[in-house]
Amino acid sequence: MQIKEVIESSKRHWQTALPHLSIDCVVFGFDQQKLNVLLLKLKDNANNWILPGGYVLKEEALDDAAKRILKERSGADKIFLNAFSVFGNLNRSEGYFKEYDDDLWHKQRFVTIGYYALVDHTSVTPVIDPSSEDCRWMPIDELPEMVMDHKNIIGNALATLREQIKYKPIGLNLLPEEFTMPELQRLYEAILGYKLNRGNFYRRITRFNILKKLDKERKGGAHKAPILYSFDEDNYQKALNDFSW
Amino acid sequence: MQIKEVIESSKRHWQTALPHLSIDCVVFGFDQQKLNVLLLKLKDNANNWILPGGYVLKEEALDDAAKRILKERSGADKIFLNAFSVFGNLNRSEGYFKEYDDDLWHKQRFVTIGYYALVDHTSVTPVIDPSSEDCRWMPIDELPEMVMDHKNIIGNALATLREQIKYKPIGLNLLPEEFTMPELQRLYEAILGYKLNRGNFYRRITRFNILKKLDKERKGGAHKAPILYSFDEDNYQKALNDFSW
DNA sequence: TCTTATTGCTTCATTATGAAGCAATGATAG
DNA sequence: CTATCATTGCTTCATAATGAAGCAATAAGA
Repeated sequence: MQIKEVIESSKRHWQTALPHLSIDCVVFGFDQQKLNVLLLKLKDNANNWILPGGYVLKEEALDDAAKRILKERSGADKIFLNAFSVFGNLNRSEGYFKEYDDDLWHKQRFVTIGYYALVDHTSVTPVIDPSSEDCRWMPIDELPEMVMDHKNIIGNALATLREQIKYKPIGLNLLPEEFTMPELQRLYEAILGYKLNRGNFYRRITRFNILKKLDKERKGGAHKAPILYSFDEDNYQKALNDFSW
Repeated sequence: MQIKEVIESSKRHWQTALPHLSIDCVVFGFDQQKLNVLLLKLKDNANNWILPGGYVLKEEALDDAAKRILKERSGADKIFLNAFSVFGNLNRSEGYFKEYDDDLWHKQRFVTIGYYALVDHTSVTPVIDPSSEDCRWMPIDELPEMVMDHKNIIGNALATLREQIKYKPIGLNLLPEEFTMPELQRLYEAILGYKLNRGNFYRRITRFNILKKLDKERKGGAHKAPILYSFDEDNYQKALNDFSW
């Protein structure tokens, strides 16, 4: 079974994009509970999910390509994007298009640039494009079956994020404008995959000096109202660039 | 002036390699004093130096390509290699081949994968291949004029190395089998670009537990003979993989 | 044999971290 | 309208890591 849309897009790609090079985006979002990634399911691809991805136009910078791809999928515009690795093994896509002719674009040997993106989960609306059947957030600890090495790419992105979080602040792009200390802690725990001591987290984050305490609280919860914070973006950037030994 | 060799190699590359994709290697070596990179000068390229680089064969994994390229240049075989970034801006090579026809391989738009390599300076003999005029070690703080964005690539590689060194051991690939504590410290200082306190360095490295103290000293120096060490490779690997918050 | 620079390793003060706890608070149940 | 409860803000205490400095040992050269 050869799907007409796939063949059509193949023709388009050969004319407009750099061959053998693709981009896959691991989009992280946080929903107060868990760390999620944005996944989609192609119409022709049984039960397997894929990362949002695409190709690099012949006259397009890599970062621009990644931004474009993400905007198409998520509608989101101002997104924190970072190329974290390259996946260049052979036969990455072997088997997935075996019913098609050899000159099918998607059947070529591809080197994929892995980007990860950090987005505020609440400001993204997953977009289901014509060739997709579904597009949604999936928690990183319950990933579905995925195509090719996409699960590995996610694992790699997560590992990168976990390294970052050790010595750099995180959250600016993952949390809404205003948030509470427990929310920030839950984000850290979701990324790291384990619980942190509350008092020590409070002390450490406070000393980082990246938070502005707002003069209001989040009322309506079941218990004591937590104080709202926002990031001090100047100090946040400074902390991103600092390092010490 | 169009150089025949360049045109010949262009034809070869179109047949054998993935178009639009190249690899550049930042090879770091340490010579007891300074951190160096391996650079070469092409015959046709005036006074500009370049990073050793090459192309990815159509049926070749990325890491294999990088290994092959490095082996050709340095003769070295067992080398620590790591892809650290991708450089995909437009017009990276603009101007360098402007006298050639547009179908010249080297004139295409290239996305470059940046690898950095750590080698024992003493075990590498720079190889001057037919298209090169020179190939040598250059100290990172006195780099010559370089082609395209190659200086930026080196800066990027160095930044990556400096991040690594903060929380992971380094030296296994940069130092000879046996070395002294002051030598290791000088390596750290060369990478970081500033001096470290001697006693604290000693204490920290010792606590890392990655060194085996050998039962001999380096005699012949001008002063007290320093003890020789080698790396405990098991613990070294463990330290590479560990992390904590 | 005395001087010198260097090395191995320790000491002391300061700071960061892990573990635990106390008082305040806001919603809810009685 | 008060008692209960989980949660929060923030602190305390013990322990570990770090920065700065110093002391004794030592190999080479004067």
